[in-house]
Amino acid sequence: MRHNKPRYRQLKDLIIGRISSGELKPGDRVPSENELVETMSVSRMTANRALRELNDEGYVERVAGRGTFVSDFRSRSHLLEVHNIADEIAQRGHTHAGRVLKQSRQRARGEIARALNVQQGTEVFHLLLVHTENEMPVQLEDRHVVASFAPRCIDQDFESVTPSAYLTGVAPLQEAEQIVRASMPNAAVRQHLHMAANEPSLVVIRRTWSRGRPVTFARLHHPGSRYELTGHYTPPGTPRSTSADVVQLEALTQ
Amino acid sequence: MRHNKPRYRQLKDLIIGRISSGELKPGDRVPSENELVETMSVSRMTANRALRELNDEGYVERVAGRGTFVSDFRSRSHLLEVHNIADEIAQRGHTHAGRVLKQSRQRARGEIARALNVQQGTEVFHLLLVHTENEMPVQLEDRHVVASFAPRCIDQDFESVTPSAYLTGVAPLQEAEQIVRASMPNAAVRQHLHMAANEPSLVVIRRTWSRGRPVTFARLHHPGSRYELTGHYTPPGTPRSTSADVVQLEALTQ
DNA sequence: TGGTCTAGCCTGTATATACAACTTGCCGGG
DNA sequence: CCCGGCAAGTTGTATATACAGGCTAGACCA
Repeated sequence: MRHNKPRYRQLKDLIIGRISSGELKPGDRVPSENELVETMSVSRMTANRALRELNDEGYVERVAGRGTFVSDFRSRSHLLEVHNIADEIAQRGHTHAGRVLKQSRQRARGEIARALNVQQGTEVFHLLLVHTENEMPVQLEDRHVVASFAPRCIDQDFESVTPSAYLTGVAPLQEAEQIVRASMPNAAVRQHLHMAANEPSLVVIRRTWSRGRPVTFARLHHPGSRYELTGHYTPPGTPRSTSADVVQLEALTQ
Repeated sequence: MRHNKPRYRQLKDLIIGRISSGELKPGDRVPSENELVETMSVSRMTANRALRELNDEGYVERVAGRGTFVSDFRSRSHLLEVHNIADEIAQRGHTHAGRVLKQSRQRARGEIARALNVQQGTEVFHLLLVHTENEMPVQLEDRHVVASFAPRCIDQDFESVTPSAYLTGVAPLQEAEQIVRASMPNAAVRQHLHMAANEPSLVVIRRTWSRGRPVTFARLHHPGSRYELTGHYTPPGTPRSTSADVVQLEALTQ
């Protein structure tokens, strides 16, 4: 008799399911180890393993003495390496602003329908906005969102809450795909981003999934001279180098 | 008496230490749970937790019935999101070739010394090579390596083994930093990569650390029209979408 | 009323024990 | 000589138990 899945795995899947379905929202309390012992008929060590691994994977946060709580999407998104530009700018101590150029309801056609894996003609929202850092444009966000995931998208004020932040609130991210390219911008992009004549743009194309289906498809254009992607990786449990070593390089001019 | 660290943590650090120091090499057998029980005076569950977490973190691989073995650097580097261009090309079923343009011994100056965090005048190797995919150049690799980490670097044949693969063999990666930019290439870069007049390049600047010290500093130039970075993330334990969904986007023309 | 302190819950860790399933090598029977 | 099968070692999982330490609400005392 094969056990399809070990019990700690079943517990994890159960809780991930409740989070994905929206039954458990960020900040909500997850059943404690002892509650799982009683309701699920497992030993405490098994419940502990399930919750501990969910913690390691970023789904929940645990506080000794208080309990286990569903993670804020904010803190989970770093796992997805999907950064919210507003946070990124704020972290540098600069001021972010977003200006909405377009916010309309459309029917998906051609490449948009294919990218979002929906039927031609399915309702989607189209957003176009410019993000500025200290008044200087740094990103042109051209985004399509499947309407059924975010019915209120058309009323939303995206100048105060970025689309990225809004979306992580309404649809828990489960999967992300990202493509990075260097290309010459067309005239419209160049103008929106105040780019010089011969300046290339760094384009990030991103799709995210929730509940197994694509939610949004975004093209993020950045001026090559004012924006770069940075990543730093340390394996868990390794003493990391001093931050001075890291910062140093950022001043290099290439 | 405060326990500085829990025992499973001490075990993990002990084994990570043996791997970092080179005492345990890829493929070597790590002490089994029962051996750790006897030599380290811990219970089997504690040894199990240590080895299981090392497995989750990619340090070792475990096979029921056989034992626990140090991971190949190859399989660990995906954790670092550091890709070897030769593998990347091979995975697409194309043929890779590398041509060495320069392979010399130098003394580190200015920005190179700063990036590698060494004294001015420290001995480094300078490598310059072009990587081609099906005879078409796709990457110009401009790399500096701290000589003390790779004394034989000057004799190495980098047309058969890429510098990246060679380095992961001699110095276990512990940390990586990456910056991605779009910029206009200078004449030399443009010529080496057979780029069109107005074509931007995608530049990846990468530093890696081993044993707490920077090992190498590389600038990787790619033609914007023939190269892009892709990333796909699925949280552990989530059923991932069909690969068809993923591949689809790669054909988009933007 | 206000401050203190404890009981009760929570997570974090550690141990001893048990059984299942997998792998390998060895031994013995054909 | 070959092959089957068993024994020993390994990982994977599950349980019961124990103690330490963090947190909070409510009881209790001044």
